[in-house]
Amino acid sequence: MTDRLPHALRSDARDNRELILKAARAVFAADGLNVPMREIARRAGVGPATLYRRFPTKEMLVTEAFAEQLRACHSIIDEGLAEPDPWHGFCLVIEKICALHARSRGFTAAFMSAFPDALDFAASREYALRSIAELARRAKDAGRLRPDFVLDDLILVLMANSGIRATSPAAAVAASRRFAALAIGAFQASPETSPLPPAARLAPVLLIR
Amino acid sequence: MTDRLPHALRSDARDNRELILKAARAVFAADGLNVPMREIARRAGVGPATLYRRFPTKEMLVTEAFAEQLRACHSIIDEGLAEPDPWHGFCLVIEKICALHARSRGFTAAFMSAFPDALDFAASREYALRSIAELARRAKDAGRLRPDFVLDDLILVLMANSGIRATSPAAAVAASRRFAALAIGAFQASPETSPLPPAARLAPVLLIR
DNA sequence: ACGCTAGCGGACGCCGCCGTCCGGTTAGCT
DNA sequence: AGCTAACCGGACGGCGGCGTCCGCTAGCGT
Repeated sequence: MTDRLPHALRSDARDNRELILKAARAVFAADGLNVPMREIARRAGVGPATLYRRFPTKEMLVTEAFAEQLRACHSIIDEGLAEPDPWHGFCLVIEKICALHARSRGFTAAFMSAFPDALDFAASREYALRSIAELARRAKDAGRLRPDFVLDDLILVLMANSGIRATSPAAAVAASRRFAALAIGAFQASPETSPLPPAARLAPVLLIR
Repeated sequence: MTDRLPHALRSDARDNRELILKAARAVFAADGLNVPMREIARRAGVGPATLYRRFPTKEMLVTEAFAEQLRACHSIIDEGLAEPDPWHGFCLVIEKICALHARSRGFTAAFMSAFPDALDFAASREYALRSIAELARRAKDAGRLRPDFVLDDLILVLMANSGIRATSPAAAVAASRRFAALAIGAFQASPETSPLPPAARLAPVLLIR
């Protein structure tokens, strides 16, 4: 990943860095991205200066914190692509990605955000979307995915999924699972589907305050 | 409505009150509820003190500002109930309510009782949900709505709809329209629907099932 | 063991929002 | 016209988040 080494960190610095990332992951998952930097420092048991020293901007922190989830995202998509039945693969991707996003609130925001320069995220999102487009094409060819599906519909579903809130994380995950099932039902090709209204372009939007 | 009159306002006070409500409606619709009170005062061309004098708490302002939309909401539901074909009425309600919510970002938050105790809103939401439950029951009996639909699914769709963000309001409305159409497709009874995962309880104040 | 320097965190100044007070203004009544 | 009370908005103190500086601590190389 970011293995540029101007010269390696000292041991305590590396420990603190991990503490910060751990705290950030927890709090971003629970409360989204709009948490004060100081709150993360507090939970990490670290002074504000240390946090700012390691991650001068919140964007960098977010990028690092969600690197793992981003990899999980790619795994899910690769799994879907590897599936012999493309429709099955497509469904799997939707289900798993919805679950992933439901589990951590901030991830969707990070994934959807047009960070001015989150090089990793932008590229990753691009790759993910491109892969899913390929999967969708195959599922359409197999006659299982409705022909008027467009990639923006997936973005739509992910955004919508991020709108789901519940009292407990468990309830949110459950709700998200049902939502994914409904979405899959809506995307399934069927003789009785009526035509859809035109799709709207959903350019990346800044969700981070 | 709130026609208690301790003793009527002076003309200039009444004018300012209207200016404030107008500004609040505009800014709440555009930016959601998380705008500084001062920003509303600024846009209304009024001092902060005047704003606080008329609406001591933001909740009061929100309630007043969205009273009209709340009435629109009821009209939509009554229209849906009046429709002879219950499935058609059900679709109409989903489409129109999604559009209404897409047009003003803050309304969904207010409707979902993001605020602790908005007495009017709670009662209104209760009525709305009860009515829609009745409509759903009829649509199920007509064999058009899938039998495993529950009221929480509607909440789910409304929450999801509120997650949709776009660069322009127009794009958001368009996206919301397409989303509503997809949701309707997902709710439609069909021989080939597969069973859904269990529903999750979403709203804390849902007294009816 | 010792020095050197990377690293630490408390403290600081800045800014924007909050809710309130008070001296000046103006609508409305006679 | 003139009085009075309702009303106005600028100004104020408080609070919390922001990003940075600096004197002290402790890891690491010899």
